[in-house]
Amino acid sequence: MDIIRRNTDYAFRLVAELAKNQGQPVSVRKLAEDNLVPYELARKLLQTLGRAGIVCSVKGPKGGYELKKDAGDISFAQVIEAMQGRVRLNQCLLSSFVCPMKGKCPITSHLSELQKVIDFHLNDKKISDLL
Amino acid sequence: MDIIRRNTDYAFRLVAELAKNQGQPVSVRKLAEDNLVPYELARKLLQTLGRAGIVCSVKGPKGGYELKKDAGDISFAQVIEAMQGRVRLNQCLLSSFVCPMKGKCPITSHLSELQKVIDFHLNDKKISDLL
DNA sequence: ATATATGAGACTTATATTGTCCCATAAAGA
DNA sequence: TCTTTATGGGACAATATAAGTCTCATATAT
Repeated sequence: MDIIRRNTDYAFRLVAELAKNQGQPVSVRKLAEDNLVPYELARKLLQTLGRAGIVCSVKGPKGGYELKKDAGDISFAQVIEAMQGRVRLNQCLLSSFVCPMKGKCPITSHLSELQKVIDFHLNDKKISDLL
Repeated sequence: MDIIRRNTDYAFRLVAELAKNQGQPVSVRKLAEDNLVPYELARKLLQTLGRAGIVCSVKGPKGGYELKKDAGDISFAQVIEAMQGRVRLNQCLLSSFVCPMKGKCPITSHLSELQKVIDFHLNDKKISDLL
């Protein structure tokens, strides 16, 4: 199993393509074809990215999608979070989940450092780095 | 979704418990009860850990499981790999998978550094750190 | 012998992920 | 204004993965 899921990978391709075409909307059909993403799925993924404030759409002929902000202001973490939620080592590290092993769990405390490293790295990388 | 899956978490609990009881086998029944792991599942998980060379078993009454090597020689990475395979950011980073986007994939090369950090961290942590 | 353990594989169930379909809405252009 | 080309969005279907259970076999202490 991959940490970055297939749909998230698709999303990166789509966002990277939009970054290359800043200023002009690109239709889902073209985005999908050029990046080997099933068309109907690409539509859904872009809608999800839209709700996350990463892309926006222009309707009608000559419409399509474009980035909503500068590629330098979109981190890997933002794209990942929009598509699949935050990357976390385990449930105990990042949510209000109350673990039945609380207090005698051997591992969670030993994972928090790695969790921080992952977060830092994903927040640090920007879509502009892909250009 | 968690990077470390539930069964892997269970495995850590079981292995940590065995580390506390070095020298004397502990039965699956006790391991399962004390660590909130379903009994039949615990049996399967321990068998998997056995195949990976992390634990070994003693059959018959007074039998059970014990660590096959020193807790200091068992890394988090080994336990994780035994249970769910290697932790990887995406398919392209750690396998012979031939990606259809090869050559124009925007992201894989930007993830390899983080992959290395994760690998280092998980290899560095040992079961003995849990005691 | 018997009771208590593990070995191993088939099987079922649960859950998550991926992908498709359909109908509605918006806008450009003839 | 009608038609075509777009996206909005929800329901649904298909697939894959993970978790958990069951059954029977084998080993060993007493």
